[in-house]
Amino acid sequence: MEPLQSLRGTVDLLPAQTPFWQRVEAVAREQFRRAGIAEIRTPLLEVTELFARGIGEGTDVVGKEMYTFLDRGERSCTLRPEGTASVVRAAIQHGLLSQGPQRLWYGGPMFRYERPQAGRQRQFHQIGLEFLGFADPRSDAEAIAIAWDLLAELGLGGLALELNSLGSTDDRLRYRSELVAWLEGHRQRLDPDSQQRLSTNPLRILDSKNPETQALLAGAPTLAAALAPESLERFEQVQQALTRLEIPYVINPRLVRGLDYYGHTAFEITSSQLGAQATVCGGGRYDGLVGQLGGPATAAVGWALGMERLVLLAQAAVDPAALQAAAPDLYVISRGAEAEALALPLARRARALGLAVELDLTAAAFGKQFKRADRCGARWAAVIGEAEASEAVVVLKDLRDPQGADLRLSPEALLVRLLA
RNA sequence: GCGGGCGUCGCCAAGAGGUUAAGGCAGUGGCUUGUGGCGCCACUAUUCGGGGGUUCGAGUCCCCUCGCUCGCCCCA
Repeated sequence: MEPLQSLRGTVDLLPAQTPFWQRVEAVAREQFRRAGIAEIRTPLLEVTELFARGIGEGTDVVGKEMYTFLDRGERSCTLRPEGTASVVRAAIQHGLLSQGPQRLWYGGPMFRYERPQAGRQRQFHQIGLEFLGFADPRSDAEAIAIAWDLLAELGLGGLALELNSLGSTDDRLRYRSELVAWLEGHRQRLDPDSQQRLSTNPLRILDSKNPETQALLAGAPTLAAALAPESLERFEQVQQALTRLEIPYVINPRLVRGLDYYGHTAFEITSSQLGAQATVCGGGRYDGLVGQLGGPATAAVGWALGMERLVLLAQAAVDPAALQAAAPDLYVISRGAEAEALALPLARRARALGLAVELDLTAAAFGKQFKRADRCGARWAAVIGEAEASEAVVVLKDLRDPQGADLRLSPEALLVRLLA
């Protein structure tokens, strides 16, 4: 029979990797706790319409990357490709917004049918933050600061914050027609992808990687010039707040988000160490989304971090020795029926007292069991053989001190000693 | 969806048309059924991702296919 394999673009995280994930998750949780941000957990599966309406029909994510299928009740369902739409849906559905502004975070798997690549999987994981009901420019800065500090706490270097303003909906519509009109006049100089996007998502042409397209864009009308004075003023305030927070940033006038719901502030945090998929964190303001999904008009800002990319960086930055699964305190060696019968409850009692205990279940020769005790890095070995079993005692051996004398103790005395 | 690279044991890895496919790590058993970290011995790929072809002969050459990987696209 052919061995079964995990689906393309999905990966198993083996015991050697999970400590890095746990570290990243622990740091994130702590940052959120300090900032008074509550966790929300939403289903992985949603009605397809949520994403079609929330993210935008014209986006690549919705157009060609979703895992969509009909369930047994003929409903069109989709494995979530991102988290924001679900969080907003849940907030509306449960009336969270009528209880005042919400600071929420979420984490978990997302699904996008794409060609796997460094830092990109079909099932990937994000940690995200959503501030619902916050319009002040300081909320943009605070959201960014939380992401920035989280990354700093992980000890990651080589990060850069890029910032832009997409302006209001009106600004964008106005700019969009200006840009399209201008580009139509130079259509033949555009790369094929960009020609395509001229009709589907023209703003995305701005961050095309094609050098000739970029050269052409140097003469094109800019988004910044199309912003209304109020939009510019708002962008200025966000920048001032970041400056006060001493968070370095660079303005990238070509930075555009791929999801339709973003407006005004858009940002990315990128790493120079990640290859082509350099964005570790991306986000921005989405004041229109809640209303678009049927909720009350609500200002909002948020971001998402890519866990795979973060872990890639964390693995390079964190000392693996510090993350090794803790070695057991006690390794229990036993041989012979009576001894084995004593060893089993001894291990459990020690665990109940908070000790990390590994019980050797092999019934192998003492030499083998000792070898394993040593290998696993345990501090102590408890040895029960036939002689000990008949006297109901246990030999306690300090594995770090080969010369030290072994102690013969009752199980109770042994536990007391280990806890001392 | 489109390009490039790669595919030999659980992991790393020799092998460049010619008898039985090195080695290291890990694993298992033994030397040693009562004491470990060292050492020694043994075992662990009828087979080189899969299929077809060329050849007297293929892991080594060709074709197809699958998988992995990097990039484009897209995004976190």
